[in-house]
This record gives sequence, C-alpha cells and structure tokens, in this order.
Amino acid sequence: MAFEVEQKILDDFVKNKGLKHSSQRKDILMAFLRTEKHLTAEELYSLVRKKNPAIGIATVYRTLKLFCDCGLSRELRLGSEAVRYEHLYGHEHHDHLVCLTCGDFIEVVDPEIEHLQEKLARKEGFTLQGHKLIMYGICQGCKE
Amino acid sequence: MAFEVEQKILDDFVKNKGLKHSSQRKDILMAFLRTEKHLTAEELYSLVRKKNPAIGIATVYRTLKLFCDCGLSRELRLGSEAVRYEHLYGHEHHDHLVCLTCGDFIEVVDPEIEHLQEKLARKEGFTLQGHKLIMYGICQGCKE
DNA sequence: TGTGATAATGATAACCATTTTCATTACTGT
DNA sequence: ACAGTAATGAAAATGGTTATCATTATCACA
Repeated sequence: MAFEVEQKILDDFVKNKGLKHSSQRKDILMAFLRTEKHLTAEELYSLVRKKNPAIGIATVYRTLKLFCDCGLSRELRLGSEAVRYEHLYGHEHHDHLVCLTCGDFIEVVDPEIEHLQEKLARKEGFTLQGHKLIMYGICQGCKE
Repeated sequence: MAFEVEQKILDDFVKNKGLKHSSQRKDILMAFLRTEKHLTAEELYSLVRKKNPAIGIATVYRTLKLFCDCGLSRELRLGSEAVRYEHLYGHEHHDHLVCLTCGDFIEVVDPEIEHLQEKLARKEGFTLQGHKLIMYGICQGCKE
C-alpha cells in the first residue's frame, strides 16, 4: 500500500514542470489510489477530508487535473453527471458497459474491436490517438 | 424541404402523450432540420430567433429534449463543452471520429465493430441497448 | 540558514450550461 | 365559448467546475 511508483510518476512530473511539492497533493494522491472506485471530485474531497479536514475542494479539482496530465488518471464521462476519475497507471486499457437500470458498470475490453477501430481510423486518414467506447444495456441482475 | 415525416413523428408523439401543439416547437423543428450541423441549444436558439425573436432559450432546451424523446434527435457529448444534437430520423447509426487538432469530426460506422460489441455485451450478461463510440486522432489535413 | 521568487492553497466569487419556477398565454376537447 | 391543462418566456436557481486573490509554503541559491 505504498504506491511508490505512482508517487514517483507524480514527483517526476512536478519536477520536470518546475512545480513545487505539496503535502495536500500527497494526501489526495493516497486517497485516490487507495480506492479502486471511479470517484468524482466531490467524492474524493470527502475522502481526503478525513485525513486533512482543512483541504479545499478547489485543490482537489486542481490535483485531479494534474493526475490526468501526468498519466496517473483519466476522466470518465458516462453521462451528464459529474466527471469521474479512474486509475490509469497499472491498469490495462478498457471500455465500459453501463447498466441503464441500476447505473452500475463493468470494465471490458475486446482486442478485436480495438484493432478494427485502428483500421477504420486509418482508412479515413486519421492517426488514432485514443477512443471512448461506452456500451449501454441492462445487466444480468436487473433483468430478473 | 417540408419534412412531413419528421413533423408527423413529433405530432404523433405529442398526441400520444396528451401534450399540446405549439407554433414554437414547429419553428424549432424546422430550424433544427434545415441544418445538418450538430448544434448546441444556444446555436439552435440563435437560428430560431431569426424566425421568431420572441422565443426563449428554455423552450429550445425543452424542445430538444422532446426531440430526443420522440426519436428525432440524439445527444452528442464529445467533450466537456455544451451538448450537441444530431438528427436521428433518416440517418443511419454512426459513430464519430474527432480530430484533436481542429476539432472537426466525421461520421463513421463499422458493422463488424457493432457486431462485436453485441457479442461482448452478451458474454457479460448484458442486453445491449446502445453504445457510444468516439475515436480521437489527428485528421489528414492537420497532419500536413 | 536566510531570503527572494514563485508555486500552491483555501475561501469564495464567478462561470456556464442547463433546469426550475411561476405567472401568463395558448391549445383542445366538450 | 369554456374549463382544464400544457406550453411559454423571463428570470432565478442549480450544480459542477474554474478563476481570483490574499496568504502560505516550497525551493534554488546566496
């Protein structure tokens, strides 16, 4: 539970950009890494407050943006609600399968779909840099 | 340029739901159908104002929601900006290939990807109802 | 080790797209 | 024509997120 690698990624990024270290960022990083849930800024905010009640929500937003910039996390926009953030380091690329009834979602990946996307983009003259695939349906549990 | 079919779809929907007809909705529908662009509510608002300067932005929002409910349009969330709306009636299903440099996008579709999604969802116990696939890259023009 | 330059913070105001409220107006079936 | 109710427009409210700004913390270097 030390997350040395992630810390190093952040530290290196901070150093390279000429930014400065801060204890708040470390608190936020730890809270973020300790859960595998896809949190919103608000949710992470209330988690971090348990350790550091003085922290401000603006710092959480700023820090989450920083995490995305240094490749530790990724924004997840599933609908019109608040943006969620998911871990990126040490996690395979994946897409999402969302249940329209209970709102739950699972992570999935299909190498063939990935490959076909690449092919499709190339056909259109695009150099593919990423994609977002969200599938919506009714999950097993909700069908019963 | 009469869009009788689309008008009928809306009229039927309105009738079935016990709603009432309104001239504003018709103005908004016409403005919406007359462009193939993917407009935001604000953009459509300024288009409609040319015909009917008295119209309110709230009505545009309400009406766009109605269009989505009756299957005439679909929300398009490409990023953090305002939601865009695209025609649904008379338009094949398609996904989007967005250029990260110029912001332009094209519509694409790959039946095999569609099929693989279906298969993937089924494997996870989901009944697929829809999906959203956005691919990001650099377009031909921007590479030069 | 102190110091100056500057990044980070927290509180709060501002922002912006969207939704709600509410009084008024317009449809619609009878 | 009338009653019932949906639709409208203006404005306020909402909610997530970002900007502002005075203060505090960090860091390279003297």
